[in-house]
Amino acid sequence: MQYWLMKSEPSVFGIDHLAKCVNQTEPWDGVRNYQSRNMMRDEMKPGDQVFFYHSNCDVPGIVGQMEVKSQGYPDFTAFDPGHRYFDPKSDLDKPRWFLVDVKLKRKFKRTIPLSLLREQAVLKDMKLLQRGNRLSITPVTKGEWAFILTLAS
DNA sequence: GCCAACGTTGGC
DNA sequence: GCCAACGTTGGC
Repeated sequence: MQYWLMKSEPSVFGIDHLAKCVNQTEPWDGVRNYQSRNMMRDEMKPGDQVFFYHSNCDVPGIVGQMEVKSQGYPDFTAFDPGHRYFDPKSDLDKPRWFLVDVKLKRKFKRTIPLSLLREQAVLKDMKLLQRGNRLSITPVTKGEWAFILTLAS
């Protein structure tokens, strides 16, 4: 079992959106970056644990926990010309983009702010915190996961 | 294959 | 809104 962090802009799809989805489960669509795609297509497995991160907002940070509920499969939004995530270069025969289903497990009482994460010496190697990191999906180590949970209570 | 130009991300 | 950092595109 592996640990991950997935970013989303709360004005587009935040943790409260996921909470209202049927069975609190939803396909994580719209990722259009090859490294992140590869992680969803090749590495993420059902049962993997995920931090939900809010980016591009007043207080960027980790807002809850999710669980991966599917293998990677093609991102169907790329096939729909009317969809905002449409990509004419992806087709059914050779899909370019992939996603996984995620289920909300827990919304934290308070956001764990990015600024607080940056203050933690033990998190200095965390992928999220590396200079220039823009990946919307990053792996989290078991130690990082456990430590961050202690910040969530 | 190089690399300039351009687009996007995302914190501040 | 600014801008640093990075990814992608496409001419050559």
